[in-house]
Amino acid sequence: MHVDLDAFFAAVEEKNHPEYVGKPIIVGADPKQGKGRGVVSTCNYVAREFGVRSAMPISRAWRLCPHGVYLPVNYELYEQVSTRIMSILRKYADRFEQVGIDEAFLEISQKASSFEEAERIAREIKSAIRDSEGLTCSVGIGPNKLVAKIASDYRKPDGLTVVREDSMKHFLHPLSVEKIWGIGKKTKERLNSMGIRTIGDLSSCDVARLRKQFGSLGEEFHRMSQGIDESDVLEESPPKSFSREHTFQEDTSDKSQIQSTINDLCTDVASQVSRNGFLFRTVTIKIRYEDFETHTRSRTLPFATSNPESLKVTAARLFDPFLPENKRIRLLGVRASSLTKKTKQRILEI
DNA sequence: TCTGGGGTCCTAGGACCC
DNA sequence: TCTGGGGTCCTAGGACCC
Repeated sequence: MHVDLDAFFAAVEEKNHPEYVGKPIIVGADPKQGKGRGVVSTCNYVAREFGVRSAMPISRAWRLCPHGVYLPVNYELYEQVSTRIMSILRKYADRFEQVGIDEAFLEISQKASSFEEAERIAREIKSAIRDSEGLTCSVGIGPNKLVAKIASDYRKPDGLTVVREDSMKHFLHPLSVEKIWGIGKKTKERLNSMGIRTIGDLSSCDVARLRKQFGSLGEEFHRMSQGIDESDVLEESPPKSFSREHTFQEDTSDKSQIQSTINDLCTDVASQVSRNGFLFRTVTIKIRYEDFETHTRSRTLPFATSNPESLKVTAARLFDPFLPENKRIRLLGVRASSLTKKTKQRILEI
């Protein structure tokens, strides 16, 4: 089973502000009368009627819907609501896998002996979330994660879609290839140019042709187009990296602003690493110029540390050759990876 | 249209080791 | 003189997800 909370950020805001009900709500960057930088994080269904979508530039949303209610992202609040909902969902699952803040997979093969039983559980989950938080979700039930996820997306909001093994092909074949997890804008375009538009087209395509174009990923696409997915519902796995990045309100070449931003990013990342009890070895910096040209540079240290000074020194060295350009800078980022769990005692190697 | 922020995974090439 | 084969680690970029 896949459970997806409907327009989650916007729905939480709507719940907390009854005066917004019925109005278009757009959660994301500050629109600044159409001059704002950044994107729409989530919008409610009223806003969608105006053509507003997630990930759309906020300036475009402003043009489409100037009278909408624009709100900043209140991540702490959504996190609290999410935590409560996830603990409800967990109770219904043999195994549970949270995906992001607003989605989860539930392995329910033991708790439900049939698809009818699964559907009953889904209805119970939907009313539990409605009763406790006043929010709706869309649920998909299928023979595997792939099909369940596509099914939850099939009817929204407040949907419930059950796809049994015998109707899987019927369900999948007419859908756009983009519905398959891992096929985004670029891959969709490449597939379209090969004459492949629907999942049905993909399934009838020769595997060798897909292999030639996409390598082993092509074989995986072909398997998924048949509804084949062996992946397990996995409980939480440890993080692989911590990062922070910042896009300036206005592109800048001001040295002191750049320096203090790098410093702040490093301080934040180092404290995140420590707070979570990790040490890092690899430092990656990211820089994006005004023309959107983007570079990353990384360096792996011979030792693991959580010292913010080590991060700052390494990051400064990596940034150095990118700073004196005559181009202005749009974004700076810092990432720490190659993480190891900090142990109580570390052995000093001589 | 003018493009956030926090992540994961994959690929390809190169260095290096046995 | 013209160069194997297997493996690991590192780096840069890109696609994708929420």
